[in-house]
Amino acid sequence: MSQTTVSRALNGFPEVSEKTRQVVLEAAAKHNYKPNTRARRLATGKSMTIGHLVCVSKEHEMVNPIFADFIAGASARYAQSRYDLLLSLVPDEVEFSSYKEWAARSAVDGVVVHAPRVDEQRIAQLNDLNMPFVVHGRSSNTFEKYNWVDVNNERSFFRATQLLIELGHTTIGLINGVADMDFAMRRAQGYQRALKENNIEQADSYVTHSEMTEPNGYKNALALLDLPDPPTALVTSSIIMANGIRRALDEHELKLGRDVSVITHDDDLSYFRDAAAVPVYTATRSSVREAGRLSADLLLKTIADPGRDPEGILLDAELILGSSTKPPRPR
Amino acid sequence: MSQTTVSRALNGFPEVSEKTRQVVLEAAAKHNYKPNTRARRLATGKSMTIGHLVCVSKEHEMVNPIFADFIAGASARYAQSRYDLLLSLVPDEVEFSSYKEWAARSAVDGVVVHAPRVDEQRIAQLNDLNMPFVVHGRSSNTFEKYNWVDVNNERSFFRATQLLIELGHTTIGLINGVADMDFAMRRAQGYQRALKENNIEQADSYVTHSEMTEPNGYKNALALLDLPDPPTALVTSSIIMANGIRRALDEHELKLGRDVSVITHDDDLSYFRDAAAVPVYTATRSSVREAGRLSADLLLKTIADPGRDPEGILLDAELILGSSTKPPRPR
DNA sequence: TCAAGCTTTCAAAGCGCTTTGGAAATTGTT
DNA sequence: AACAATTTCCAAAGCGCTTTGAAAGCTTGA
Repeated sequence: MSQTTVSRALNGFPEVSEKTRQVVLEAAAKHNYKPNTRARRLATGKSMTIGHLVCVSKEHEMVNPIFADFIAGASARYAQSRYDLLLSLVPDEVEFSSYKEWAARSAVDGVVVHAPRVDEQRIAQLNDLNMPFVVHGRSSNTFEKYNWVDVNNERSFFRATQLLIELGHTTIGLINGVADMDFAMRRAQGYQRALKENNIEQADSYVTHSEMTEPNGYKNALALLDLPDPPTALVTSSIIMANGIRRALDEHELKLGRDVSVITHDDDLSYFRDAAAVPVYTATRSSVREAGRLSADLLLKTIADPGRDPEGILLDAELILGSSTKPPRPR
Repeated sequence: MSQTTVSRALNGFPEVSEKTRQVVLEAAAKHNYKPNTRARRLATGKSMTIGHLVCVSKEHEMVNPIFADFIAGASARYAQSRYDLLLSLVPDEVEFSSYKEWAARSAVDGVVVHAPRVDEQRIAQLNDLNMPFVVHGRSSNTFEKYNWVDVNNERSFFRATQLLIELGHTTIGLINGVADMDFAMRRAQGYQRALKENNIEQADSYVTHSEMTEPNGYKNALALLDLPDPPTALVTSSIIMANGIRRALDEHELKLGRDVSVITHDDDLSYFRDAAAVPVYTATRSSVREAGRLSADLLLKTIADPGRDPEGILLDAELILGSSTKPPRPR
């Protein structure tokens, strides 16, 4: 039997009879034969690989903990279409040159952009390279067309803040992510809009920006609690920071919910899943794993049909009521 | 100029004069030329790729949160040697068939085995496949030779438990990972040995095994605190569970350290780095990122020299004194 | 000046697949 | 039975590199 026939039988071409195909498949199964990836990729001119470039902040060597769950979602989708996932964790300053290298040596068929900034250079650069990509998040200051999957950050933080105001809180802190991250900016906007619409004026000192680690949640919460007029409620961008906040409250002998209300964004991380009947935290919740799945899907569609118009998928975070929000205590 | 010369110039062969090499390098830089990965891999017969298979527990869709930091360490090392990292997150039941598939289609030059169990089939299977690999951790019930990088789990949990006993604790709980994980078993052994050497007898109910999530830390701590003779100290395998434990203490109006002492294993995760002058938790600390670096290093060495004898690298976790351990309160 | 001995360059043969274009086998039609 | 139409198969070319083996260019010594 010729190489051609085998190749066609395995790749599901119609030119081969069903009988022959069965024979081939059986023989392949018997000898555990799988076409050599390297040869196949050279012959087809496709890499069958999606690149994920995750940046490790130089300063704190921090790896964004949501990326594991995001990738878990994406990986499942890639597997379905027999794509491989190429992962690289790099210091942020070499981010773009890594994309360029991947493109030059044609190592990937498409890439996912993680953690876009308000001013995101990579979007225009990838468009220039003509590399299919999808952004997890958006970038406000760009006029480029691009694929993205994002949650409605502005609206969900508006709602969260609004909820606190309706409960009677008038001094509300925001413990946010790094300021030049697009998601952080949008969340801050939603928070500010709620304050404004309710005619609440607050000094800038009620807002902190930092990497979303537990120690930073703790530190920033302490800073806010030490203000002359401490907030009675906090909104935060990460359940990991929320844990730090709880530690700070603890140290001040304050009880979560009763003394200080907290609403957190909840990415539904697998190791922090707040699944109790009454969740610990009132939260704006949106599964980052689902976002991974959707991003992968969108990217594979774009690769399959390069003429496709870029698409944006906006997920709406649910506002989940938990036990961390109560009306403020009378003074 | 011929293809041969260019190839040799770029790959640093001595057969090409320094002058020619410079010309080639400049031209390559100018046109941003990089040899096509696919063609190169076919020609050389190497994949220049390391596979990481991370299993997602079917039951809870849990992704082990330490893997992000581990991979950050490994990725840096791969980049140095121009290797790519192929990542796949799969349900545990297909774990081995994924390795087999990678081998059959020669997609990778080596793999890293994450989260080995006490009875780990994959080690023998990979040896049979003749696939270079390194295990992050060890497997107690195997006589195979293999490369591994592990921390001294037994000893560090022995020391942790011993410390609590020396402080005066006599009722000590263990909130551990899933029982068939090798690391969990070794830690339990260290804990048991300390109890035994100090003639402390305790019912099995003082030990819990579960996936290391925050909610599980909370739940298991509650269960132990509700025992007729509740423990005055806890040892736990994960800083994420420690957060759940703190929440449980909080709910019982118990103060960490003062009322209940806690020692946790601390993988030095980037988003939970307990870097205060006096750390929050007394901990057995060992950087999982460093383990990633060392694993990558060992694997690349093995690939470069296939005749190499398998090696084991045993890291010693430091016992870091924090503020979560105090003598028990007099009743 | 010429042969011997190096250094530098190159043409051609793979690597293990997919794909093309055409030949052989089978089926259907008259 | 003969031919056309269709189905099934195959030989050969090519994917873009690396590597081999040999040729060309350059030095050196007699």
